[in-house]
Amino acid sequence: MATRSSFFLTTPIFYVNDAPHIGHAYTEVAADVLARWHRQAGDDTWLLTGTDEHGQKILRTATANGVAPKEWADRLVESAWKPLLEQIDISNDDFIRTTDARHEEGVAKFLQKLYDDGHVYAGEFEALYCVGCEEFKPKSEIVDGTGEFEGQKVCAIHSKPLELLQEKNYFFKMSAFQDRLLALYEARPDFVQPASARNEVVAFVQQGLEDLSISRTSFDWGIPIPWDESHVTYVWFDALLNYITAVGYGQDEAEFGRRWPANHLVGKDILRFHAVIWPAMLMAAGLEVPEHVFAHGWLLVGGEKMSKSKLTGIAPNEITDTFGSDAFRYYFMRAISFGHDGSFSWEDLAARYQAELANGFGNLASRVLAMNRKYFEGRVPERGTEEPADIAIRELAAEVALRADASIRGFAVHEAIAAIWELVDALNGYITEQEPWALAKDPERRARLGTVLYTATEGLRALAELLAPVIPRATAKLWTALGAEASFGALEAQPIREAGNWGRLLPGTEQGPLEVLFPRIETDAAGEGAAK
RNA sequence: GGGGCGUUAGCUCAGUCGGUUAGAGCAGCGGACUCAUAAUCCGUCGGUCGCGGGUUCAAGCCCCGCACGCCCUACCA
Repeated sequence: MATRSSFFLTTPIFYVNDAPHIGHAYTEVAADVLARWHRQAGDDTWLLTGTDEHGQKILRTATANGVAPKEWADRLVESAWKPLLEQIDISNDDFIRTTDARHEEGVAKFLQKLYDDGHVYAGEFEALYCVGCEEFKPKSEIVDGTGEFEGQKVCAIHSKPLELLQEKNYFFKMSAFQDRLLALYEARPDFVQPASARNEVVAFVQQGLEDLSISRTSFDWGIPIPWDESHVTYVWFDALLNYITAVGYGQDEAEFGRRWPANHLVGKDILRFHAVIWPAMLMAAGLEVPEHVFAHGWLLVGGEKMSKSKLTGIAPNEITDTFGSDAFRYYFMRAISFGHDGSFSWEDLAARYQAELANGFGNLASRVLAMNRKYFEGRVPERGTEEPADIAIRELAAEVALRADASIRGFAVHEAIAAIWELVDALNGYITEQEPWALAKDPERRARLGTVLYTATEGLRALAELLAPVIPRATAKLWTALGAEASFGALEAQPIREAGNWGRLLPGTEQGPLEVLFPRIETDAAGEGAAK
């Protein structure tokens, strides 16, 4: 039997009708960095993402565009969502669509089980309905009327009075799980992370849970309720189930047992669905609850939540076209404390690109390889006796590798990168202090020159391995240039938890040319972006 | 109304269990160096830790109150 530990990570599935923006990309990148790290560490990793395609809104836009909803979804998946993943180098292992047969069958099985076990009952759903919107309105879109509608409740969009209507719905007895949920949060304090998110969830559940309406009859674009096909499944109930239908629920028990339970990465706006409703659903079905639910923060632009309507919405390609996908990935993972809201600005992006990627890491690779070329005919230098400065670098590499791994296990991506960057900075300082260019002028200090450059080159090797999950393109180029590809094979196959082990590069190995990893970008490029 | 989170240097943020002169990066200023992407390295300037009380030998951290900001208060995916 395999003893590798399983790491199953999910992102929310995209609602196909949305336009991709950097908020979607941010979640995907975070998930991808975590997944790549675990995969490179040898964990049995599975990264799942996909699309949510049912619901009235999609039916409407499809109809408005004169096509069937499935065809509409097909188009959006191919033209918008899969390209987004490619644009930022997401290494997902699967892509599930809620219109996949495996999903629809799994949802039907799950519903039937809950129904058979008595967790679902038929009831009356009563709510305020807007004729203009042709739908029941959530509280957030109901306001007090003014003028002629004084004293009445009106629709926030149409400002017309709402009607109190009733509809037969099936309900999930979520209220029955209140105590078990509270016990879960109590027993596993890190079930919901970070702690601020956990507090919100606990407070919410303590207020008391109501049962959840899980079916609709007013439209038919959804998964039919198995025992009553005049109803379709409520979209959220449908969507959440993707996390198990994608890994064999009800179809492939071996695969399901291997993957489940998952770690869920979500935006804090959809935390409740994942930390309350979803675990309750799983409990009802007799399945294990997720391992962790981690809520990340929002991207703030000018101090406000990014939004299309305020013209602060940014498409990922606006950034990747200028700075590249590695820079996109690095910037959002490094600059934002994962789990908190974070400020985005073009100025900060451009500054960090230049200072950290170009001048810090890129230039480090460039100067070390240039000296190997100049002083050692483009080969890995011969290593001599170590001096304290060399030992300090070796020990730092081992230490940051350890710390970075611990941070990643705790979802602290920013912390992991900060730790690794200590090695980047230390290597730049080390080279300046050791002055290999001065050693090169004295034939008697040839052995020392070799040790210094070997140490610096090994440092690059460790950095390539440690940064591969974050900036896969640049590190792949570096890996090849180091001559490591020829010796050890693909970078992604290097065990990341051993990246700090010293002395792997073999002296004499031929190295290759290295193109500039992060070319300098004219400062007005950032200004141009900001003006868009 | 009830609840959560936040407020630390010009900017973006760390700050663990209360424990020495509150830290980093960027920006600014001064210097060193030349292997490198005019890059790197060193030094330096910079803070009433939102405000007011309290507990304590000791508070950025704990308690109370206040101000400001963001968020949650169930079916928008």
